[in-house]
Parts: sequence; C-alpha cells; structure tokens
Amino acid sequence: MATGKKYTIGKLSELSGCVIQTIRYYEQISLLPEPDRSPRGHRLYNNDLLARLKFILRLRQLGYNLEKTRDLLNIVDGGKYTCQQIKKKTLQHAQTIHDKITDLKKIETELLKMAAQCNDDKGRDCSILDSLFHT
Amino acid sequence: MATGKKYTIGKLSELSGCVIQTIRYYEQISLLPEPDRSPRGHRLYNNDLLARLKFILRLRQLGYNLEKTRDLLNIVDGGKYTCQQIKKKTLQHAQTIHDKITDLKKIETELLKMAAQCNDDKGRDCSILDSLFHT
DNA sequence: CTTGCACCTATAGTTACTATAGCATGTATA
DNA sequence: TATACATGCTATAGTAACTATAGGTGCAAG
Repeated sequence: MATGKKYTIGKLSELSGCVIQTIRYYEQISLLPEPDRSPRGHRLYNNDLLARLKFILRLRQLGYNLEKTRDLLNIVDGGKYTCQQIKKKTLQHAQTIHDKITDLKKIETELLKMAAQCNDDKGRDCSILDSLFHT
Repeated sequence: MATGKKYTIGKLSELSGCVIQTIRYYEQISLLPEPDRSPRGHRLYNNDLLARLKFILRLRQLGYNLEKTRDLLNIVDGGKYTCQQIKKKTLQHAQTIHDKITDLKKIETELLKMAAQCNDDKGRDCSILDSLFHT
C-alpha cells in the first residue's frame, strides 16, 4: 500500500470543519504532532492526522476541555488502557456535565420565579429588581 | 442622618464575599464608580456601593455576563425603565440559560449512551473509543 | 527599629481560541 | 511580462472574567 493522500492545511480544514488557525493552535500546544512539510514549508497532513483532529473535535463537542482531551489522547497514544478505564472517565465527565445542568436548572428556576412575581406594570416599582437587590 | 459608614476595600470584600482584586477590577471596567479615598489614597466605600456590588454579584450568580450586567445597571441607573422591560429581559436571559441546559442534556445523553455500550472489558477493544472515532 | 499588616499600582497569566500584520510563493489573467 | 489572487507561513495581540504577582507606601505593635 503506497503512501496515503496528503492534504494541505486548507484541505484539512475543509475535511474536518475546523478553522485553520485552530489547527495550527492545536499543533502549537502539542495536541496535534508537527506534520510533514512541503518543500515550500507548507504543512502536509495524512488520514491519521485527520482522524486525530476529528477525535479532538468530537471530544470538544462533548464538552471536554483541552486538558481532558489531552489526557484522553495520551491514554490512547500510550495504548495502555482498558475499556473499563475509558468507561470510568466517560462517566466522570458525564457527571461534571450533569453538575452543570443542575446548576443551570437552579438558576433557571430562580429567574422564572422572579419573572412570575412581576406585576407586569408600566411603572418603575419592580419586584424583580427588588428581589435582585435583596438577596 | 449623618454620613453613613465608610468601609475599606477589605471590609467591603468581607461584607460582600467578593475578593479585593475583583472589586478593583469592577471599578476598572466602570461597573463600580470610583469611590472616595482616604488621605492615604485608600478606597472608602459606603452602603450604596455595597448594595451595588451585591447586585452585580447576584446577577453573576444568575449567569449574567458582565455585558448583560452592565446593561441592567445602566437601565437601573438611568431610572427610565418599566417593570415590563425588566421582566422581558429576565425572561430572555432565562431562555439563554434554558438553551445551555438543552445543549448539555444532549451531551449528557450521548455520553451515557456511549458508556452503556461499553462491555466493561479489561481489554483494549473499546466501543467508546470506537464511537468517538467514527462520529 | 524592624516586623507585619492592609492598602496601593501596574502588569502578566489563565482558557480556547480568533484576528491581524506582514511576508513568501505559485497560478491565472491582461 | 506584469500583476492580481489564492494559499500558505510566522509572530503577535485581542477576547472574557477574573486571578496572581511584583514592588511600593504608611502606620502600629513589639
């Protein structure tokens, strides 16, 4: 099997949906390895790097921050993991997401409660501002 | 009715629960006005400023960013608002919180679905990584 | 007298990008 | 042949909302 296809950064951007600056940024912080370069000095990517970038983007979509993303990449790169470990980490992350949801729900409830107390007046006597000022 | 009590920034920090640096930061970005100064140049706050700071902190707790916070402060400062307006803004903000909750719930569902597909194996054949790599 | 405390200013660091300036090179067109 | 355009490059600054640090002042207690 010959060497696979090579993409410029523009093509990688197109294929991954990730803007060029972010790709370079991920390289800078070593989430992506330094790719080959053309004689002109342009970055050349292959399918492996495309897959790695997509993996990173998927984790970001799922709310992993870059540190957690790096952590997972290291584990996968090292090859010394068990499916159990990955599951545990996944559930831990799900829990942090769940905690955020809980916080936001509390906030939503408070906001709706405040809004419901409003007499919908055209005046300046505002129960919302009152409760904002006295809590 | 004599002039009210004056607090140093340390006291204001204690009374409000806001750290000193943040108080100075809010002053720097003009969320808080420049307070009086002692002969030594130390900031001196009064109850009005304490109330204003608490109001800001409350909005921050409720998920308002500084721009939205500033917006509300301007409205209150201007005095030209109706209770209706405030209610509308409150409900709009509640909606953005709700949207965040919706996003996070989607993420949580996906994470739990992935975790549920895991065979809990001690091996390296991991369905979670598979789905992460192929989505 | 010197140690400690509370305050001061100005500046840099954090996260995860995003945008800009200024440059090189290859291709398409006038 | 000249020039414009596209694509790439590096380095640096800006964003949000703080947080932390360095270096300095002045007062009071031991």
